[in-house]
Formats: sequence, structure tokens, C-alpha cells
Amino acid sequence: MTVSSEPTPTTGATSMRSHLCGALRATDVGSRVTVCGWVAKRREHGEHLAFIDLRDHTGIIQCVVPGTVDVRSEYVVAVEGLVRFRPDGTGNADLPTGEVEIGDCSVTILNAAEPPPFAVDDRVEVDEVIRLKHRFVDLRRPKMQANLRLRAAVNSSMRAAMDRQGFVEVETPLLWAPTPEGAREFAVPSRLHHGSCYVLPQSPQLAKQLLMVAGVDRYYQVARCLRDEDLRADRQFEFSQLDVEASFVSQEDILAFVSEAVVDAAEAATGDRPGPIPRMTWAEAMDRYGTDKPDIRFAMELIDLTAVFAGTGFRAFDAPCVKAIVLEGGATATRSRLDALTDRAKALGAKGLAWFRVAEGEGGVTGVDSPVAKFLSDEEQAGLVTATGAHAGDLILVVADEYRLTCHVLGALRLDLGGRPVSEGPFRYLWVVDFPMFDGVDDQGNPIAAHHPFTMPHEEDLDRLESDPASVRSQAYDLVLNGWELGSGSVRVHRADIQSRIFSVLGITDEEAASRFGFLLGAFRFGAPPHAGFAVGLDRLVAIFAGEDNIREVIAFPKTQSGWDPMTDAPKPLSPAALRDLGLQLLPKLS
RNA sequence: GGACCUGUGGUGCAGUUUGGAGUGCACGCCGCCCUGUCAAGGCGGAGGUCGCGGGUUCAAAUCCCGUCAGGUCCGCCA
Repeated sequence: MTVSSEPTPTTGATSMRSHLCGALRATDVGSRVTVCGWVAKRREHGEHLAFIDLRDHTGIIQCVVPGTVDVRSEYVVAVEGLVRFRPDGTGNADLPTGEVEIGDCSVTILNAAEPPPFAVDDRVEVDEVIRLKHRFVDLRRPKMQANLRLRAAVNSSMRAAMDRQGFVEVETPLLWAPTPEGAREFAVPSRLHHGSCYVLPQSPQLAKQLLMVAGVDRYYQVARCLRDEDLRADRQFEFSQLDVEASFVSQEDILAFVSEAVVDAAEAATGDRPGPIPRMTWAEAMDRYGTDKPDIRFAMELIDLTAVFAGTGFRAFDAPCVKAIVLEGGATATRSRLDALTDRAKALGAKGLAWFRVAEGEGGVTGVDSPVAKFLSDEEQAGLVTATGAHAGDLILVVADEYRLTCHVLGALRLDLGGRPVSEGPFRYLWVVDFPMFDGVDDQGNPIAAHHPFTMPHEEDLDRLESDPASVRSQAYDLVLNGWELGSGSVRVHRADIQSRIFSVLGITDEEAASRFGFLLGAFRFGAPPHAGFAVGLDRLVAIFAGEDNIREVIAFPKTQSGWDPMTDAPKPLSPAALRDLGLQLLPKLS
């Protein structure tokens, strides 16, 4: 199934219309039809002839009126007439309906319209605030109609894949209890319980685990998640996930279930069924690409130089980790360009960025040109060129720092220099597995859970949980597509003894655990099956399929980066009466 | 919390570097003309707080400071 702006399989006939605009073809010639839609364009040729291009969600049909017409752009009209071939030489190859037209039309105005604030046309790029303010007009554009329908098709094929695999869709509450961990939550003050709040779930994580205890066995949900965190091109306050959880399964089972749904969705959206999704460990992803969500459409991999500069006399390279990337042909970069790259590296947290222009030296020996070359021995310079495999004309960028920071900076520079828009093909899916169990330490020196505290450690790393937590891998995994994190999941802890040890390592006391997650831990005492799950971000997946680099393009009514909705003007102050009902009083505005 | 970019009739742009009358282009809008167009065509017309505030200057869309809004990114997103 390929999704496009092609008409739906139904005729679309209703009590008001017999056909859809975009569906009319040569086979309809001779039929008397009534179509309804919006006036896309009107062309008048004096008092005896006028054309109306009528648009609905399926496309445009030309209507010929024998006289004048009293319609303007975006009027809502019904047109009745006879489908006929266009006269020789007047066909329009740009329209799927271009072979035919509706002749001798009578036009009924169903609703007049003011001129639209911008052209309902894919060819003009209009300021996004204006589009959002009049989103109902913006969504009439063919591209936006296609995006909405693509999203529905992806949604539908994923649901079908889950149904087929024996999963049952269960709805979970939007009004939930605060669980102070992870993303900032939206609070909903209670009218009946003054001073208390529900929160909107950042994900149905705990609810779906309870459904496993409840014996649901295989759960899924197209779930709305809400997170009060800063917005980005790939992040809105509210977003949708294909949320999955299953019992008596391993990581392998979950990857298979989710792969099936994603591959089906890809086929539905693009017509191409992707092959098996390759895997990479988290450690390999960091080593080679400097990120846990590598874009594997291009190489330009990070090269480790720590051994080359072991014991170096150059203090800047005397660091736990020295890595480089090579920009082919980059030696022509201007000084200001290199300064800009250095600024970018510093903004990402590096102390500096060392660059080396690779050039053909005397006697055909390849050498480097760099402000810091004089601090390096001949052996180190030669080692740099050999290890990176750089050729004359290339540019080598080197960062030396702690391992994670070095990877982070070079991973970002790699994308800056070699990256392409996420939606540009080809689609390269990747499972990233074996995430670390912990990531960094908090103010008290306790490890921080990399995924969440209910993530099951690798069996073979369990004995190091207390002695060397930083080395413990978890049974957590991400799905990545072209450098975007599409989703993540894990095998959950279902045994109380392991859960206690994890809480203990995290510095969470029994009392704290009970007050934060008591209802979950309590439920686990009544027979929790081994279980695991995943969640796929639908907005991101659909955006990439739609060729969009911004998820707002596949969301009907999104918000701006500051969380503003130009159409409704949300968020807005509550009335004093509404505040009183909720038992709320406002503090003076923070300056 | 921070960095960078953007803001000029309804829409999309040029003009800002080097200060000199709201100057220009395309689309749209309004009126008239037009019997085969299709982003129709012709003639005429209307439409502006150059985001906002302050400063420099004889003079500011243009220079300076502040501020607001939008976008991209860093932080943040277990």
C-alpha cells in the first residue's frame, strides 16, 4: 500500500455530492455529477465563459460555467454538471483530472469566504506563525492533507501489525500521579482535592507495567505523552508513541515485535519494505560516531588517537581520550571557518579544537599544517596522518578530553560537517543495544539511572552492580533512524531482590522508593511476570517518511518553540472564579 | 539559563554593508474589459506603526542600546 494524495477507495458520495473532485477520470465522461469543495481558482473570460478550479482533499477538478460566476477564492460551493472530455489541445497534464472537466455547470454557493490570509498553495512558503494562526486554512494545502493522511496510514498499519501479533490496545489514564523522576510533568490542579494535583503522564510507563501484572500479556497503545520540557524541531510538549509491553519475553522478542510494526509502517508510507534492521552496541556507537543515535548514512567516523599521543609533550593532547574526524578536501577551509568550528567545539564543551591541514610535503611525504604542529614530534605528526588515513587536501579535527566529552563534541561536528537533513534518503534504521545502566553521578555522588530505575541489568554484569556500577550494561535499547532517536525500551526488573539492589546503588532508600513508586512495587508483590517493552515516537517517524525535518509539519495543531498556540492563544490566564474553584492563588510574576 | 539567525502593505522578497522623501519587484485584493483558460491575459486602483521602546544625527527601515515574537542549536528531554 502506497500512501499519496490519491482518492480514498470509497466514492466519497454523500447526500450532497456524487463524486470527489480529484477522482474524476475519462471513465466518468457522460456522468452527471455533483461535487463539493473550495474554490481554488476562478478564471473569467467575459460574460459567456468562466472556469472554476474546485478543490477538495482529493484534488482539483476544472468546472466550466457558461456565463459569469459570483464566487471568490475559498468560497465553499457545490457544482453540478456533466463530465466531458476537454476540447482537443486544452488538457492539463499537471492535473490527474486534467483529461476531463465538468461542463455546463450550475454553481450553488454553500458559504462565502473572506480572502484567505495566505495562498492555499504548496508553492509559497509562508511564515509559520501565520500558518499556525490560520491552521485550518494551512491544512487545506495538498501537502498538509497528504501529511495528515500519511500519519493516519502509518498509525493504522502499526495498529494492524500489533493486532496481528496478538497485542491488545488498552487505554491508560491521562490524569495520573506525580512520579518525581525524569521529565518535568504538567500538573492538573484538583477541584475536589484542593492543594493536590494530578499530572499528565510523560509516558504510560508504569501503567503498562501494571497491565503486565494484570495478565494482559501483550499490550500496546497509540498513546499521547506529555513532557514540560523545552521544545525543538523534533520535540513538542505532547507527542504520540506506539507504546508496547509484553510478558514472558526477552529483548529479542520485543525487537522482533517492534521491527514488524516499523517495517510495516515503512512499507505503507514509502512502498518499500526495509530489510532486517542492523544492530550496534552503545559502546560501538559512541566509539565510532560519538553519539547514541548515529546517522549511519555516511561514514566520517571518529578515529581514536589516544595511543598515538600517549605520553605526548603537548599538554592539550595529554588527555584520557584523543579522537579525530577527517573532512575530505577540507584543507581549503578559511581561517574564519576554522575559527567558527573552534567556537562551535567550545560551545559544545570542548576546551579547544586542533585542526590540521594535510598537505603534500617535501619529497612526496604527506605533512600537516597547523598552529599546533610545532608542539608535536615528527613521529606524532606522522602517526596522526597514518592513523586517520588522511590524504593531501584533507582537514583533520582533533579533540582531546574525557571520553564522553570528546565523543560528544566530535559527534556533533561530524553532523555539522557531513550531515544531511534527517528526511533525506536513504532510510537507515539501527538498533542500538547494551546501553549502560548508569550515566554519571548526582550531587551526592550516586549513579544516575540512564534509562529508568526499573531497567534490568545484563545478567553477566549483575555481580558488578555494587562494586563497579559504571561498567554495568543494561538490557535497554533504542531504535534510530537517520540520526533521530525513534524510540527506546528495556527489559524490566521483575524481581524484588534485584530492584532493591538497584535502588540501593541509586541512593534511593526503601522509604523513598515506597513513596515514589509504592503502587508499582506493591503490585509486583502479587505476582509480576518477566516483562519488557518499547515505545516508538510516531511524530518523528511520520515526519521522516513525509520528507519533513520538523515534526510540526505532521501535527495538526502544534505549538511554537515557546509553547504558544497562535490559533487559540494558549496558554492564557485563568479567570479569578476558575482559580478560586481550583483553590489556587497566583504569586506575583517572576521577573 | 545561553548562542546564532530572522522581523519591511494581505503573502513572498529586495532595500540595511556605505543614513538622505515609504523607494522597488512578484503574488493576492478591488473595479472595468475579455468565449478555452489552467499560477489565464489587458487596463486602472487601493493597501505601510519598516516588530516595539529609547538613543545618536540636520536627517534612521538603515547606526547604537534595550525589549518582544519566531526559528535553529546548547543546556534540559529518567
